[in-house]
Amino acid sequence: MPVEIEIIDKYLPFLPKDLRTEFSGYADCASFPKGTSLLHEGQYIKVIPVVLEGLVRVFTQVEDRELLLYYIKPSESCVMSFSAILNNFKSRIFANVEADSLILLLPSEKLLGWTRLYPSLNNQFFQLYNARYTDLIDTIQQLIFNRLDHRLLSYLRELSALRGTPALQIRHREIANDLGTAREVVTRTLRKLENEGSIRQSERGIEIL
Amino acid sequence: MPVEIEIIDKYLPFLPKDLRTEFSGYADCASFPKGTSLLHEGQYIKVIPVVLEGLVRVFTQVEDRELLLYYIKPSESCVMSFSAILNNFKSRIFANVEADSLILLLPSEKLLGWTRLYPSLNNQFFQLYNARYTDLIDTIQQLIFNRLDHRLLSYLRELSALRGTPALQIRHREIANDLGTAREVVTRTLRKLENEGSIRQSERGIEIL
DNA sequence: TTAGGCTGGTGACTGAGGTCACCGGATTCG
DNA sequence: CGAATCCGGTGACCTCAGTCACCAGCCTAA
Repeated sequence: MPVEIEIIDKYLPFLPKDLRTEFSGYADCASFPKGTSLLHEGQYIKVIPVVLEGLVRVFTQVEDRELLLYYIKPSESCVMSFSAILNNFKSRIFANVEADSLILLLPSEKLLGWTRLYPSLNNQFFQLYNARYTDLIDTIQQLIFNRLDHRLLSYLRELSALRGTPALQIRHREIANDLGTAREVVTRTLRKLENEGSIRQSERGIEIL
Repeated sequence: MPVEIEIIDKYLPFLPKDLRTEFSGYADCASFPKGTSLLHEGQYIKVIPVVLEGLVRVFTQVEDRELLLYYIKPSESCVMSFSAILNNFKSRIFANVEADSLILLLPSEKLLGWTRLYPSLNNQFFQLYNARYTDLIDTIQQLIFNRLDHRLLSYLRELSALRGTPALQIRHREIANDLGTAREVVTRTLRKLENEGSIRQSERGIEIL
């Protein structure tokens, strides 16, 4: 039995008891350090990851520019992996471990059967698709609305909420990567936001006001 | 029995026979002329549309600018409606009938039960989410890649395939709307594409070369 | 017949943001 | 210790595309 049932019970208590038992029989569980690549474009998928602890960053890449799409938070899975097993599609996106993470790995060949047998699991995946779908529409709306300063501000807000800290320690370089823009532009826009009184930059990091 | 079983058999033959019978007992079927609004932002949803014939245009709007997200083609449904019944969400997008359409209307309170009973229906919706999801990522990639000429060209290609005609009769105004830009910009970019030899504009319409 | 709408077409201007080159300060590594 | 990095910061420049103003051709309804 590769995974202790206690771990599954602890992190996924909302799943039916017998499904958790199934998980513990067939799933695998592993720790990944920050920076690990979980999913790269064009990859065929054999396991479906479920984040138990930590954070996974999902992004897309075109030429050498990246764009953060969303995060996978604890107890969530990756819909792109799921969709990849549905029709043996190659992935079009990337996923990296953002903070050291504990991740449950479900064998893809079992998962489809489980969604049939356990409506609540099935529902989880629908809800997840749903959430991602609206995330993407959000991103799209921000991209047409353009205004980098707005995008940057809501990016900072989300990150601050996610990390649970008001003062963000983060490189301009990294922000630029997430927003798909250049480092200098981020520096300039941050200064602009600071002049407008939306944020404050100090040695403690970036604070949202 | 509101819908003739023959209609359902004709358009949705890939569904199990008994599900088709269920549909004919509870669903409704109606024709909508071009331009009808099927879904507007903030609406609560009571029926799930399935396009049988015609075409539905799904778009988002921010302030007074629109952006085409994708089309709903025959035998497809609207994932946003589906997701709306999942958690009683208000819709964030719009759907308009693009060409006169025959549409099946499934009562949302029956649909969830059907997805439980009929795995193939369940699968249809997953596939659909999937397709839309990749559509959106596609759109996002095009938006970062920016280059309006590329976006315009692939827009024209898709539309040409969809209408099954090489010469597109379409107003610059309409293209601008779909791409979320201004009419003059479309005119200019079309001219640029023509100069580059990618398209030809004649009285017959826009032809892709 | 004429006025008012729509169509495409164009030039001039502007602004956001991407790019380049470079700087000084801090940190790290050999 | 000195060299190499990495960081934020800045100015100059350029390009794309959004905006404005205006024009001419066409069709239609009064």
